[in-house]
Amino acid sequence: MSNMTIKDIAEKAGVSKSTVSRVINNTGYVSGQIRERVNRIINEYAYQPSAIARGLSTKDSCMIGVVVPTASDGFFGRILEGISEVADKKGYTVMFCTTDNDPAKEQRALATMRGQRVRGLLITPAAGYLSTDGFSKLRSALENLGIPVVLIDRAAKNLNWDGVYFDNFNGAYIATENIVRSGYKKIGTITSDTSLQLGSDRLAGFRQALADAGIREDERFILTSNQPISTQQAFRMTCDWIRDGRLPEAVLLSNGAIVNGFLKAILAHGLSPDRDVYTVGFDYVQAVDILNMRYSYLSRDADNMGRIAMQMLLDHFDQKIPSRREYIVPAKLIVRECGGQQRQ
Amino acid sequence: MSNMTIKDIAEKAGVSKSTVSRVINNTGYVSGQIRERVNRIINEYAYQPSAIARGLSTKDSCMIGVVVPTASDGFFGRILEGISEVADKKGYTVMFCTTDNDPAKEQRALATMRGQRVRGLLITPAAGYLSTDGFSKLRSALENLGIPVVLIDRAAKNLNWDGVYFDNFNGAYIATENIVRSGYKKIGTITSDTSLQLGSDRLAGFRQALADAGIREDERFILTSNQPISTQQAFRMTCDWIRDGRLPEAVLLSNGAIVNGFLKAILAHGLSPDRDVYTVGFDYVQAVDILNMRYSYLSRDADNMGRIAMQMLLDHFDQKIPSRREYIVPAKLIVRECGGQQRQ
DNA sequence: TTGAAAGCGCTAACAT
DNA sequence: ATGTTAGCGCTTTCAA
Repeated sequence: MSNMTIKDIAEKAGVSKSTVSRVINNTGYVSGQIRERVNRIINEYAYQPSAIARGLSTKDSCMIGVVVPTASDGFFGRILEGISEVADKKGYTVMFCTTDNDPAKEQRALATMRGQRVRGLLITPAAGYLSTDGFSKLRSALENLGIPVVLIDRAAKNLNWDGVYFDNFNGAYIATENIVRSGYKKIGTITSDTSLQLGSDRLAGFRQALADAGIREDERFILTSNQPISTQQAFRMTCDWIRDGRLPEAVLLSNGAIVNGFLKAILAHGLSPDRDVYTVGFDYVQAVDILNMRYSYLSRDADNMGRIAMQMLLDHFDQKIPSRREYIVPAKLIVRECGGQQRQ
Repeated sequence: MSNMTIKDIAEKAGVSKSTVSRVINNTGYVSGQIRERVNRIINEYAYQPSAIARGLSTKDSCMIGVVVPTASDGFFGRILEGISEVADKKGYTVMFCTTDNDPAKEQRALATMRGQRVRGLLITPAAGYLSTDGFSKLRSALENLGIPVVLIDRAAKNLNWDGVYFDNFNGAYIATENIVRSGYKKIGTITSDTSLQLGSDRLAGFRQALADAGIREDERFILTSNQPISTQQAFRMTCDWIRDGRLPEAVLLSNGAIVNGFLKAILAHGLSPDRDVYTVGFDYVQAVDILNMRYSYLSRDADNMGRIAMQMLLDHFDQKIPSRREYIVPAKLIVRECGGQQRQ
């Protein structure tokens, strides 16, 4: 038989459904003898209780929802990995949806999650919410869920839910500080997504560090966009810097794609990524290992962010105290000297 | 009220549950007037039917299961992305589990999927199944599911399910052929995971192409492992080649990690990735763009593999004919000349 | 220690 | 065109 029910098992074992239910869930009293008999039947027929029926009955789906912009991006993939790891361990199964950074798809994803009666939600909001009113739709959709929500990576103003974020401001700050202390004066940056909290924080951290060091900003060294900046665009921007003869002595680059474009331009002009410029960026990129070059970076341990987020959700399930916590993953600068050891 | 039920809506609208059900599902007859009234109530209370209850009743969960080794790997992330895309579009929601290439975790994942009564399963088997008997456990677990299954990327002998695979043999073959035609004689390879079908196919394709070209194999140029080869290991292997003065004129590298290690070694020895060796590999790696180097590669369009796999599942749902199809994604070699255009 | 019965929120005959 | 009823496969009182 393809899918046995609890009733089938009960009959084969000559007991009632309740009894079978008890042995399955290890609840209530049931004699050792019967327990054994039932278990034998269960194994014999490889019976697997329907989580759906159980969910309907207990009003607990034991599912959690994960809504992220994309899975193909390494960062979110690793977050998903971390979430999945602790969810599995705790007996929750994860429902997965992708938004493509599209608010409309996000709304649909949330409706799906609501329909599935997930017990909690982990979400990285679709981009572009800093000012628009699409943002208030997210807020009310989240509120309508009526379940614990943990935001991941992208904070949105006035969104009063738990969250785990990277400390972007301080990350940019200590990175810039490191540059300053290394003795550089002509310091530049290419920072993208300034329309996201994440982006504006990075830019702000950079500026604050310069200010605190008493270094006057040179606007020609500060390239920003409120949109994502592609590798290709970063390449061009850097080429312009070089062509105009004003490549900064050191740069802070706000993500891996930008680092790649920057390095491409450096190499294309026959410059040395070790001697001609000091590169500091957000996120590790494979190329620096291959080039065996000097590179300092802020590593956003994504797996761990996922694990922490899931853990926060679990905490919510346990103590039903409605809390409002933010976990800010502390920024740590990893300094990779020229010829430094390989990141495994 | 947090979660309304169909009964609540029915009462507010002054109709029966059946009627509400009819308007929700757009089935059967219902007068325009009543339909409108019900819809008003539904919207007013933002009622979202329970997919769980519906699933129980219709015996269709509208869920599909995805079981992959990891999400943090870019390849599987993109596969997941592709799956997710068409699943969303067709109204299926995806349950996600990770196996970490561990057969035990895989078994647990399958049990979970069975419990959730997913309608179909997309799976990349945990590694190491070519010979072991853990393999037969997979087979029976899959059979016990009693639902359509589509294998992704990793074929396993005697596993009689639909599948979408990359044409690894021909990929390696045409890649090697390309090398031969380019006039190289001393041709080497670093091939990992030969214990997987995927790995042994790549090695076989390489050998066949050499044989067909009448080039005798030089075993010193052929480095293989039945395990994954890390970037670090590939680096060492290449260093050994160089140190011993027998770096091949051209190489076929079986994945991105190996390419990275190889390039690192080339650069570390002051060699030119353009002039001193012709590199051909499986998968694109970012570094070749940065280095703006000559590189030919077999691109395994992962998003598309995911989409195709999901589509095969859907086909199964429609025509309940138990078929057995294999979709072999044709291999295509992308030749990237030195200074070639950037892959966007 | 076990069983009977009601109910979870929906759908789907079957009546009307 | 709409309502009634009987499940779907479980859990959980409540009795026995």
